[in-house]
Amino acid sequence: MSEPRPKFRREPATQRKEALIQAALGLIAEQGIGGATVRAIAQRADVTQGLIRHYFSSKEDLIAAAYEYHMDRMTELTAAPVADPEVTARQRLGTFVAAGLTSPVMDTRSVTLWASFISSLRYDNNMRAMHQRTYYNFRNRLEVLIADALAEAGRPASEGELRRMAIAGNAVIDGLWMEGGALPDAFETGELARIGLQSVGAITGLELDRTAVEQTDRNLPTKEEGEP
Amino acid sequence: MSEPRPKFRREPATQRKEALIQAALGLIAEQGIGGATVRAIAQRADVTQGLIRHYFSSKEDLIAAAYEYHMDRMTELTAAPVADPEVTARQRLGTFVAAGLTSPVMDTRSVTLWASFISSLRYDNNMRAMHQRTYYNFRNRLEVLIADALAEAGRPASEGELRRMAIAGNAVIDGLWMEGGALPDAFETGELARIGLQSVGAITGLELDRTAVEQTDRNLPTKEEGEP
DNA sequence: GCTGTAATTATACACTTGCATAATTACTCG
DNA sequence: CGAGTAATTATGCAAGTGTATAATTACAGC
Repeated sequence: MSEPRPKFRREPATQRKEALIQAALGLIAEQGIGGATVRAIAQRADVTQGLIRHYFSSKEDLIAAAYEYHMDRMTELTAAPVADPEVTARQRLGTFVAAGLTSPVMDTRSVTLWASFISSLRYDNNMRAMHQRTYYNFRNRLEVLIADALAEAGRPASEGELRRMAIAGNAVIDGLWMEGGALPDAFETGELARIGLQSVGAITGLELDRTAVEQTDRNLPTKEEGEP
Repeated sequence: MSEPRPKFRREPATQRKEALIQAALGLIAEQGIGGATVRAIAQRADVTQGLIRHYFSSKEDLIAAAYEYHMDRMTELTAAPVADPEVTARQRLGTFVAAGLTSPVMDTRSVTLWASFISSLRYDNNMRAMHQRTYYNFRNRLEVLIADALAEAGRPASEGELRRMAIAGNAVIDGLWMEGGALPDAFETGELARIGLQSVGAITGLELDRTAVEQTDRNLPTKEEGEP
């Protein structure tokens, strides 16, 4: 009668793993960590639940992999626009700051995801180790950019000063990123990126305002709203 | 024979509610949102699970109440040391910043709790409304302090500038607070408070360094560790 | 084409979840 | 002291949880 259509397809391991990770991330973002049940993840990845255990030793394992995936992708997205070596060190720093405070890095989904993972730091050593890694990865990149920009301006900074500036700059970016993701309607388009540039500028003593906003200011939803 | 010892005690409603909230907060902090089951909460509050439904219309309701409780208590703890009107506006600002970056406001438990709640912003309107309220509550307090300090220094700022400074200052505090709570061993005692003062100082153009650290520098665990 | 093997599905299980409902019990007020 | 009432406990339930195990089935290599 009808040709015997295969009931399922065998996919390469990396592809299946990624599909499962994406499904988990989507569910966590939309419904919180509690929404990411094995059955829901499997359904969203178009697969039966048994397969999860075939690729990950446990559900916890899958969640950890998803966290790593998400965080690495975010630092990568922030750092990518900085690749161009033709450009001033000051401009590279500005681009980095602005990229971290603009879509797609700064959005509700990313912030929600990140918060879900942070909340497990207290009781999950694996997650804590991963957080530490991704945190230093981001901060060290920022520190290098600051060091270069300061050297370029003829005012090289000491190790301690660099550390302090990197910690503070990272905090501003993180804080603004969170606020923008948590309350997307509370700020005008590009406002947080501008504030980020001014603030990191003030902290480092560099003029960053007019370096990079224009390049990354597009593709944010156009919303403005006064606060109560 | 033995005197008939009562099998339970009737407690005032507010007390029982608070006990349940505390139990929920403890569980969320220690085991994440998933650890806060009705049974676990009840057990921790020395009560049977039915009582939860007697005081809260649902578990979700209790969790929301716990969030409100926690956030209000944290802003209160940050704002309390500022009450003294004898003191310079600049000093009050410094005290505020330092208090938010010192124990007990800045600690792993608080950060973990906060993250658990933030992660539900995407799908829970109630939580989102509450987050908005607590966010503006904190930021507006900061804005007033900045405005006063600037006026005192003879450099009053425009509405727009104040808004920007408050957003940025709030971001620094939040960002440092988070980092300190997430990786408590990565910073020296008082380091983050110092960085916070310098940063908010740089953002507002005020000298805050030597204003308030000494007063709030105590009671942090003494740990230092270099980063990888 | 056949076959071995690993990917995938199917099924089952023991346990936990939030909530509803009924049965107790402590305390208040007369 | 005796009853009424609301706080509290006790019990039950249907649905959902993660995981283990067995049964299928697609596909690569001969």
